[in-house]
This record gives sequence, structure tokens and C-alpha cells, in this order.
Amino acid sequence: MGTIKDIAQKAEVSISTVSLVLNNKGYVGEETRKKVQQAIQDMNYKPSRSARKLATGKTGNIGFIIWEGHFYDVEMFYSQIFLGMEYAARKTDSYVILTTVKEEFDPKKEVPRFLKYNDVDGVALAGRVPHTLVEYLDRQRIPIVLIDYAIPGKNYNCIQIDNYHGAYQAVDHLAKTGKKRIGFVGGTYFHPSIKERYRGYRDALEANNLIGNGMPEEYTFVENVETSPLIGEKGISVLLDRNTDLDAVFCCNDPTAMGAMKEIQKRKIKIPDEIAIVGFDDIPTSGFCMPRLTTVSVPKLALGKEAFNLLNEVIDQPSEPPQVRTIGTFLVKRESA
Amino acid sequence: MGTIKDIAQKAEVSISTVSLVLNNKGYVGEETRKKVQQAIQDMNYKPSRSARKLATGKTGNIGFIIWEGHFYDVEMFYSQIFLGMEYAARKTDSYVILTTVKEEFDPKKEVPRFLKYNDVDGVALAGRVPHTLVEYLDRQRIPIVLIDYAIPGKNYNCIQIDNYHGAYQAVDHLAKTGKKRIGFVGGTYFHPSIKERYRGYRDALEANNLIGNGMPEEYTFVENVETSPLIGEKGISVLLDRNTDLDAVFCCNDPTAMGAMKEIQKRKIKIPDEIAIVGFDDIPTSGFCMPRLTTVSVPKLALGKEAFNLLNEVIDQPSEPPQVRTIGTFLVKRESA
DNA sequence: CTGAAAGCGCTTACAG
DNA sequence: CTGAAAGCGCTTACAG
Repeated sequence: MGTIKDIAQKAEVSISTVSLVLNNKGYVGEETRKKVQQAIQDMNYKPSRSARKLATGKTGNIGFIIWEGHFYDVEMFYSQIFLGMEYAARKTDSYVILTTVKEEFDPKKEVPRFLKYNDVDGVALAGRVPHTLVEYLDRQRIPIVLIDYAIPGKNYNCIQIDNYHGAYQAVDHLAKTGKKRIGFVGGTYFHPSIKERYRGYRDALEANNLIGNGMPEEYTFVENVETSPLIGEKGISVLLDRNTDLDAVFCCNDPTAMGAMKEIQKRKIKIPDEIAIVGFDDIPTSGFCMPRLTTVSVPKLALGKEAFNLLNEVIDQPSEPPQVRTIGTFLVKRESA
Repeated sequence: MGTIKDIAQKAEVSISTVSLVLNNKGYVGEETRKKVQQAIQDMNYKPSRSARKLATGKTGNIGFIIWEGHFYDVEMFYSQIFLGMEYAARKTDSYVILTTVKEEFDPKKEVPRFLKYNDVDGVALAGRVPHTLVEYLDRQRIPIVLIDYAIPGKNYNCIQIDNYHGAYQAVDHLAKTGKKRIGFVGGTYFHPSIKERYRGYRDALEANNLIGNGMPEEYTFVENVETSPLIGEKGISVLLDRNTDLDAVFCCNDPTAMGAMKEIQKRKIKIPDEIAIVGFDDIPTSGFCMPRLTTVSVPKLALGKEAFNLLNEVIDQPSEPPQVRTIGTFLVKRESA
């Protein structure tokens, strides 16, 4: 495939010049530039990344870290975010290297190898990740961006989902559809996104004059464990046993909604006539379950792309103050509500 | 973090010597080696990958390619395989770079960037991938291993699932459980794995004296499109309409089984009493659907690890003849059969 | 506007 | 058994 030398020779210039046009730097005569570009074309030349890295110190890689558990979920949520990053990375010819971490992170014990070997210019972290990891990265001055997560009291670059409005719209739709006793079930309540969804739920209730008579307190089930179909089943059970008039439920995410749906069907309750249900995320499964789930759609690819772009900005200008970018959501009306 | 020079200085040897102990090559006196190792320890030194790459020509990366569509599936099948590779890669401090390709591949138009830039030492391809891609890689003499796929008539390194015995066991279980009219529904029949599953199905039928009276011809539904819940719904519908005595169905994979399940339930037919159902793959969702799906479990992490190991062997010894390694499966009995 | 030269951090013959 | 030196393929001041 040739090296920069071959190009220089063919174009009859020095390698410095080739490098300059390659990187679009300095002044190069129009003629010369043309010649060089032609040679590059002709030889199908691609500069060696390793060599470039050695010379510049940049790796051209960015790391992507998620909690290992998300690989065992039923959901394809984080994979989609990753895919969004990969798409963005293609445009810049950089790579995104994915790895997982355990729930607990101790820098003294084990750190992702791309950190250990300094093989990334920055890292994106999606979903719930160990705070110790984030602090570690911060301490090492490695540029980071959090995706769909935030650490209370700390200020990091992050890409957020508009959890509040998503939830608000979902619950508002339920209300507009005639539902009056709308429950909430959710896990990982310490998760900022879940809290925001709850806030949206409450405010939509209030806007529709549905507060009161035990609403929403008696109609809320939250538990501080990982969200999952199991939490959905359990949550709806508790709510159903406690309130015979429950006529709708907003679940903090789709897997939870799936679980709730299963339990509701087990009890031979009709969806959506007797109990309507709406989730959050719009994972692929939601379109296939029965009935098909009405849910708040999160543009996962866009999340990934935005994260990639923001991270690159941070890498280029490390001294800028942290940014928060929020990505909008929209309600997908299907059969369950 | 220091460079090789710092280590050399600290250990009072030349950088050549440091390099030798780093790579466990040549002869180095016991004393010297100790000193060097101590210095490496003390300074927490990690050799620069870029520099090493430049010097050796090896990249230390391997590519992982799947069809883009698998990212939009409901299933977490390929993600798990990827995770298996990532686990294996950790041990060797190499990276696996994941990218997707479209259904059609034309090297003249677009090739994955890590191929274009020569940034991987080899590549693993999982599931159905464009034959033109595989041939392209082969032509470029890039070491490859296929995972759960094969190209008829071609001989490539590959990691296979024991599709035949998996299917056989599944159907045998159905038969032993009293089922007599056992159907088969599947998509992508051109896929070698699916063919093998069908062969297992047939042989198990035969071993249980279930062939005849239209079995299995009348009880088989295959279509040459991507497997999905939709195919499951459609397939079981056709079978049900055609054979009133159908009492079980073996689906070519879990998503298909999910679809079939949905349709069966829609018709108010009892699972497993009236119709038992078993799938293949054991994706996470299978444990959560209702009823929980009996299925053939594929050790996905093991698939990934094996692929990684085989690929590395091929990279080290490119002239060895192609190998096929088969990973066993096992039946997970849950509620649907 | 262009080129010669140093340097990035390694590995690998080659001497000794 | 160990070191001096060339080389891997780039980038980047620095002259001119």
C-alpha cells in the first residue's frame, strides 16, 4: 500500500509536504497539493495509524464502557447506543473500543486495559456505572462523557435523555385517554433518569387534576434494585393488590413494562381496556410483544452519535466547562395504551 | 508513565535489554532480568502499543464483523458472542473492534475502515455475512474465522454450534414427552445452521418412529427470509391451518419461537398441553416470556472465546489448513415443553 | 511555499 | 549475555 515516502517520491516532493496536505496544515501551493493528492489517489495510500499515533501522541481511539450486567439484559438498549457511536466514528476514521466493568470498581485492582495502556483519547460511559470509575477517569484527566446517567452533585459532560417530558407525555396520554388511577412502577430509584421520569409522571398527574385520594403515593411502587421484568411483575402485583381501581400504569422502562404485562395477563385483566400500560425506551422487543407496547421512544442511535461528537469536542478543548446536552423523546402509540 | 528509556536508565541497562525481557526473548542474565522487572514494577511501566506496532507491524487488534441487521434484532445473541471475545481479548491485552456491514458487500464501494487502514491482524465474522466479504478477506490473505456460519463448498476456519445434536435432543424430548405430530418452522433455510437443525429434527422423528402420514413434509414450514417473530407467527398459522392434529413445534430459533407462541396464544391454544414448543439459542428473553421457553442453549460466551483463540492461532500460523471447531449445546427444559 | 532533520517509543539483527 | 545502531512511518518545529 506504500508509505509516505512512496507518495513523496511519486509526487516529487518531500515527505513533509505530503504530511502537510495529508493533515491540511500549513501552506502548500495549489499545484503541489494537486500532485500530492493525485499520487495518494493513485497508490490508494492510507497513512499508518501507529506511526501517526507515535508522532502525535493521540490514539484515535475512544473507549466505551458499560456495566457488564447490561450485556445480560433482555434489552438491546446499550447496543444501539454503541452502534450510534460506531456510525459516528466511521466518519472520523477512529475506533470505539467497547469494554465492560463490574458493579464495583477499584482502580487498585483492575482497570480496563485501554486505560492502563493509555490507548484511548477519551471515554464514553453509558448508563449506570461505578462512581469510583468516573472519579478515577476525572482524576487521570481523561476526557469523559456520560450517557443517560449523571452523578448527583457532580458536573460532568453528559448526554441526557429528556426523561421528564417523555414521562410527562406518556402519562398525559394515559390521562387524555380517560384513565384516572394511574400507577407508577420502577426500579433503581437512585438513578437520576428514573427520578426524572417519576417527576414527569407526577407533574402530568397534577396537570390533569389526578392528584389526591392516595394518588400518587398509594399508586407508586419503587424499589432500589436493577430494573427488570421481575420488578415489573412484582410492582404491578403490589399495586393491584392495594388498589382495585388501578386503570393504568406507567413503567419506568420497557423491560419493567414487559414484566408488568405478563403479570396483568396472568390475572386475566384486559390490556388496555381494563389496565393500560406504557413503558419507556422503545427497545426492539416492544414492537413484538402482545399486545404491542406503547412506549416513550428514545433515539438511541442519536444518543450515541451526540456522545461521540461531544467527546471529541472535549478531547480537542479539554479546558471548556462541562456540557449537558439533552436529546428529545417521543411517544410511540401502539396497542397497550 | 515513562518509556523504555526510563526503565533502562533506572535498571542501568540498555533499552535493548529491557525490550528483551519485555518480550521474553533472547538470553538475559537472571540478575539483569530481575533488576529490569523491578524497575518495570516500580515505575508501573506499560510499553506503548503504537511504538510496538510500528516496529513489529502487528496491530494487536482483531476485527469483529456482523451484519447490521443483527443490531436491530430483538435478540442479544451476537452481543453475547462479542462479549465472549472481549473476555478472551483481555487476557492477551489486545482489542476487538466491532463493526457492522450491510447485507450486500462491494469492496469497490465501502470496506470496514479497519480493513482499509490495515488496523487488524485478523477478523472474526459472526452469523450470516456477505459471501463477497469473506472472499475479499480471503483474497487479501487476512486471517479469518467464521462463527456459527459456513459457506457451502468453501473451507474456512470456523466455530460451529452443534446444531444437529441440539435439534435432535429438542425433538427427541418432545417425542419422549408423548408428542407425535411435531412441526418445524424456520426462516433463512439457506443458512447451514438451520439446515443442520432441520436434519436433527428429521432424524429424531425417525428415531422415534414418527415419520409417515405426511410427517414431516406436511408439518414443515420454511421460508427463505430472515428468521424473526413474524416468521414464527406465519409458520405456525400455516401449520395449524393445515394440520389439526399438530401437537408440538420445534422452531429454528428463539425469536421464531416467540412469534409462534404469540400466535398460538392468540388462538387460545394451551402451551404446552395442546401444543408444546421448543426453540433454539436460549436468548435472555426466553427466560422471561410466558410461558418460559424450553430451548436449546448455545454457549455464546464460549463461542466467542473459542473464536478468539482460533483466530489467534491462525494469525500465528497462517499456513495451517482450515479448522472447524464445534461447540456443544444442551437442552434447557422450562415451561413450554 | 517547501525541504532537511529530529523525534515519537519501540524491536531486531549485528557485534562483541 | 549485553549494547550501539538502524529502522518502523509518521509529524513538527525550524530554516530558507
